[in-house]
Amino acid sequence: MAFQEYLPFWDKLTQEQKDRVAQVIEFRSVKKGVHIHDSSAECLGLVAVKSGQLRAYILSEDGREITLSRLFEYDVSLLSASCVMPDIQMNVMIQVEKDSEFWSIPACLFKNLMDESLAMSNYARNLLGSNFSELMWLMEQIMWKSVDKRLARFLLEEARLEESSLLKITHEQIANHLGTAREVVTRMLRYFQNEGMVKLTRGTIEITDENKLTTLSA
Amino acid sequence: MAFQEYLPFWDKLTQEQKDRVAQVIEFRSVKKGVHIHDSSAECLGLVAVKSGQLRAYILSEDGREITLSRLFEYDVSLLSASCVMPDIQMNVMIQVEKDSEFWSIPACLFKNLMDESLAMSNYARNLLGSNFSELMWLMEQIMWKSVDKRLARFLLEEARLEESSLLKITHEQIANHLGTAREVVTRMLRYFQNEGMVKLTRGTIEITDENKLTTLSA
DNA sequence: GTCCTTCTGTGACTTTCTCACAAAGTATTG
DNA sequence: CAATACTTTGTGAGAAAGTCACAGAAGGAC
Repeated sequence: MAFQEYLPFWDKLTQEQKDRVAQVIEFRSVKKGVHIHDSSAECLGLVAVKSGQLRAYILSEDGREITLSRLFEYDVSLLSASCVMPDIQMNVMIQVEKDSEFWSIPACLFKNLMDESLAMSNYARNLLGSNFSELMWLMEQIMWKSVDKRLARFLLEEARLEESSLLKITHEQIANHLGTAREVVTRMLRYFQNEGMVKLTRGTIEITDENKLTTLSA
Repeated sequence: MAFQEYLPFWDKLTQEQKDRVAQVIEFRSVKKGVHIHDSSAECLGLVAVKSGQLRAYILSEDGREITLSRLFEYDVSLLSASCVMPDIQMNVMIQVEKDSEFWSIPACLFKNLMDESLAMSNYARNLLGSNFSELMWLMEQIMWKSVDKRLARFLLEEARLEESSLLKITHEQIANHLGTAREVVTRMLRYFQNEGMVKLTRGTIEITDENKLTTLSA
């Protein structure tokens, strides 16, 4: 699949615009675990995922994390395009969760193009809108949901993604997704296990009672 | 001032488009304290403030609030345009903090126009981007800053807005801005007072040591 | 004044976070 | 294989923040 397939506005661009995109678009193939720092210097801009799995997150000064969104095959995101956002400089980071291939269009070029092309501007607007909605949803989760509910939901979601009830993930990784402390995750998982909802071993969590977990997560 | 002054893309619209906007744009004059529920039925869409002060916030099921952003003269916002956002329906509410006058363009029309006009689409994109940045900033505050720092910052900001170190505001209102509990605000203000940073009376807070408060807020 | 409402104060308890450190499991290395 | 290093998990103690229940204080209405 070529990158054009990932950019629905492609057909609406002029030849000259297509050339410009083709010239700067960058294809990257990155191994699991790599952290791509979205410094203002090397701003990823628009990211379109060809394969694999990425994670956008923010980092506090003292090293705590929270996942903003996760990107899968065919996903396109502007989260890493802080340049597109006015004023405030956000430090959104991208981590590669599974070996991934993706394209990126530097924010500066992307911005220029958007100012010219209606199709592209509309596309970007929708993308931004959807990123915005997701952030809002996350905000509501953080504000109004207790951590045990969020943890239960995360486990279920993770099982859905992996298509397996046996999750290979550490407590620390979960804590970083949820923006909480590792100890909190450990204690809650221990409680979940006592209640028969999961079975824990080092580095894995097996969901043994999906229904009970679902009930708890509501 | 007419509404055209608030919409920088106005000159770029066709006469037909201008007519459509003029036909549906709504001017409202609302007294302090009114809550405008942004139900999907009566969606405000784009809001442009002519005078006064508004507040966008979200509400939890059990009645807790947190302020997402505050709107002043000349501010334009898409926060209340949940229709513009795909998928998820957010319940952003708007409260009138001071007697206000504003225009609103229903989201549905606005959306149609954006799909046609590059200038408008770009404008909306920038607006969304800026709303996004602000939300991100708030998120970081909530996640990584302790409540006492956020409270101190809020008091200073409020004093700046009111151009006075004597604030007329209740603990409950502050709690609703910050998304915390009233008791927490009360206890912290009490501590601030013991430290000589503020002087409290029923319904008012006087900032007596701005520097100390600034230091604390950092 | 008395009544009523709103606002503030406080104690007791729960949840979540922080810090410090121990123990168990896995990998590495000679 | 044994010794060592590192990662992951477990746990106690205490702080920060949120919840619940209720009391008292301040101010307006009559």
